[in-house]
Amino acid sequence: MKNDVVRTRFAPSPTGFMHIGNLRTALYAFLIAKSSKNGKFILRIEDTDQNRKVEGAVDLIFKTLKKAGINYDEGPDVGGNFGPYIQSMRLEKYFPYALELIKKNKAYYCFCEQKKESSAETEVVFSNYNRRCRNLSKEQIKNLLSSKIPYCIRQKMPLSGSTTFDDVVFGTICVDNKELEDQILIKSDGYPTYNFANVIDDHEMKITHVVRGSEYLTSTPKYNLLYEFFEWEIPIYIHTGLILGKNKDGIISKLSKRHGATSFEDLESLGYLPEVIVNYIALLGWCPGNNCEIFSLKQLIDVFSIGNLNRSPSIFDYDKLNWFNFEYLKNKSDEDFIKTCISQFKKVFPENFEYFKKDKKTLSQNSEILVKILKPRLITLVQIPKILNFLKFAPEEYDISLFENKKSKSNINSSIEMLTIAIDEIENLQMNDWSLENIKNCLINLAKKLEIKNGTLMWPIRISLSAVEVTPGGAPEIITLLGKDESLKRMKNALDVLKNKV
RNA sequence: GGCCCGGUGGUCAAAGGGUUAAGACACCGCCCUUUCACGGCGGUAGUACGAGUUCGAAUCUCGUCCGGGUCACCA
Repeated sequence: MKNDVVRTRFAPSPTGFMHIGNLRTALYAFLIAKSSKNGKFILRIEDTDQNRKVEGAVDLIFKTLKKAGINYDEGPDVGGNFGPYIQSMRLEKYFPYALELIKKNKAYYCFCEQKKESSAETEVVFSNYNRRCRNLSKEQIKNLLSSKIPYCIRQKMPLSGSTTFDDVVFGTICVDNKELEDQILIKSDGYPTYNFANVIDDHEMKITHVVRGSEYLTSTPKYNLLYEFFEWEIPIYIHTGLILGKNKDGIISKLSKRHGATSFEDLESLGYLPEVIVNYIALLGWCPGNNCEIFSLKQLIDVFSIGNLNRSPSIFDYDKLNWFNFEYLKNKSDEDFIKTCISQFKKVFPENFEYFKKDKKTLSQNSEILVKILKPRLITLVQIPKILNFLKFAPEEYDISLFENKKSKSNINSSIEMLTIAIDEIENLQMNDWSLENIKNCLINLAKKLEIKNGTLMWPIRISLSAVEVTPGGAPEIITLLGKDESLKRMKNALDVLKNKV
């Protein structure tokens, strides 16, 4: 084993969404493979539950992993030497193994009916805990088989003793065999259970490191027993702490819908960047040796080590995720920033809004302003329409009290005075002087000339343009973005309203 | 409830017998400032509890308490 190439796998079942706990497991498995020499990362689809088929779910898995940058060396859509990589396509492989176990007296046919839910009667009669099919005679089995009674195949657990296994993260774990149920290997529909197919496929695909969430810790002895029965080499187990969520009552449990978004897709639709999601979840249960927090996937491969994996469960924290998204957005080049936001901008600006100059590479003046006002405050992409909404619609009415502001020494009368002068000043600006710099200088010089605080002049202008207390950017930025006509229109309108009030 | 695992500030976490117990997010304050932010500086807050081992314990042992996971013909 030591000289072998590391082979890890991610084995999701196609549920129609990618739970971030699963995604993190995929990430860790990927990192373990990729941070080793020539390591291979494999994708295998575990779709042995016929009743839970979801249309398009497999494609979603491909798509999500691609977006996250978690590329696999072998998988359904990329091929490999150990295929097929979809369990429903390898059905014929499992049954012979089950028969082998029956021959070795490590498994048995079970003819009990499926346990019905909450029916006291069936509980008693058919509960598998009495293991009534465990010791049927050959004659009985033969008869039952020929009478076509549906059956499943169960693993025959030792009734005494204990099973011990080693986990890289959790250490040595020992469970009494009497705790282990005679779990089903082959269902009555002929499909293998996850518990069985998983072990078979991991062996056939030569998986060296099994990476999964710690919810599998208690069932690992059962898998270990299977490996022993087959006399196969047991893989290295790496169980990771769970991701938990905290709901409003403060109750903590496995991250689920009631905590808000739980899937990669949910998070993305909330405006979080794929690379942010990856970066954040990497740090939920794993820590680099140093104080760095921002990691690209490539950097993660470089610094990842199994030893820094954490046992204890961690709670998913939106505050921290927000910070990551903010940082990533802020650190983008201006051009990338605009490109990333463009689908949101389209909800605010008209079709012909120009984001780039004619060379299609250099940002337009308006884009430069958007970068300037959005970068320092944008947390998620979906905030954009709301933040920029005031640009789209001219104010229909004003809350007069907004013009009063102590800190900038602004009140109704000063606002009337300032707007009157400012309108005059802006009107005299030539259109070829229409740049943020010129407009800003114009206003600041005006304030200087009047011997007043910048705020006394800027405050009423900004309010007249937006009619809201808080805006991204100040008066000069908003004027530049709105253009001369629209700005003057809004300022004049506000001036009229104010005069009528006095 | 049985079994398994975990427990460092509100959250993520470093420290694996010796440090004033790092750092980040969040929160609070101050500065900057044309609003809100950004940025800069500073602050509040933690080893669940009790024994034991040791010159010395967040770190090792035991007990208690708390939290989570698991007990399907789901994966």
